[in-house]
Amino acid sequence: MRGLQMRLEGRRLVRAVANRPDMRWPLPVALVDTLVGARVIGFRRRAKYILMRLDSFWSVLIHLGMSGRMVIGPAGRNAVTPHEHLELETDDGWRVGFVDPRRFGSVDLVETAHEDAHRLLAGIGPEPLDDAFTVKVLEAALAGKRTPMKAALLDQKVVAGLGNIYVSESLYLAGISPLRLAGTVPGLRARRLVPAIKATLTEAIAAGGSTLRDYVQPSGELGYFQQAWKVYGRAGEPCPGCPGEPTCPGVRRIVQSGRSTFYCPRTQK
DNA sequence: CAAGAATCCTGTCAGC
DNA sequence: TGCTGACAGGATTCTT
Repeated sequence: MRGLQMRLEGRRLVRAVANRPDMRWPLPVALVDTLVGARVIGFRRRAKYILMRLDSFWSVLIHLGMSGRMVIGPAGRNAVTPHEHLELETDDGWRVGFVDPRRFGSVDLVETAHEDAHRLLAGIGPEPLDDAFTVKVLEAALAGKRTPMKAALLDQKVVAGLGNIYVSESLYLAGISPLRLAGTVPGLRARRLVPAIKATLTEAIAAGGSTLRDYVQPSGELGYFQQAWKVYGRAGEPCPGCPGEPTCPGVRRIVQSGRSTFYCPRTQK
């Protein structure tokens, strides 16, 4: 969102082209007409959605799905991939493309005054970096739940914006087993989990932000935060919390509701 | 009602 | 080199 913001905020859109309407949900018929001629007046993020506000009382709601990315470059160049489903061009000569090979992403229009009433945003849980996301709030959301913690944190109604990677990372940092039933977490563990989630996301955003600051590479390489992963994708490696610990079994990979989970069986209970 | 499975789609990578 | 199958950062919808 910040990458888009610095290129688009304050600019007028002089061109918009929808190359493929069949995303996760069909692009709204009025999308191109709404975009062309509009000025971008601001950005907001909610959960994993980007909201781009126009001066016409409309906001553009963007979700990147699993494979989506925004590419930014000088205007006049052709699409860099056949998967650039939406193209925008600014009045100061920049071009922004929405690239999404798997097309799990989506773009929709919503009235700015009623953004949070959009069906995709209604019912989503608290923003993890808000002060309103407290131990008390998390405990209330987990109370009585019989799902494993992995599934509970992936549930956007419990807390907004955690994906598969950050769930593993947050649980590792908090010393909580991904297998533990959510209803048993309130108490000591919830008190550790809230700061663990905040720290994980803050660090990831800082790492991502550092490459977005000079973005432009249309390759869209994201390589940044991977360096900082403690357990995700590290099956078999000794986990960072157990240096020299002879009983450390190393990071283990399991599958929970069809998704990979990585954790340390020794430190996460 | 809640929880797990199936589903959408394409690219990449390991193994043969 | 080329083929096949497994798997991938998400989230809704269907089934149990």
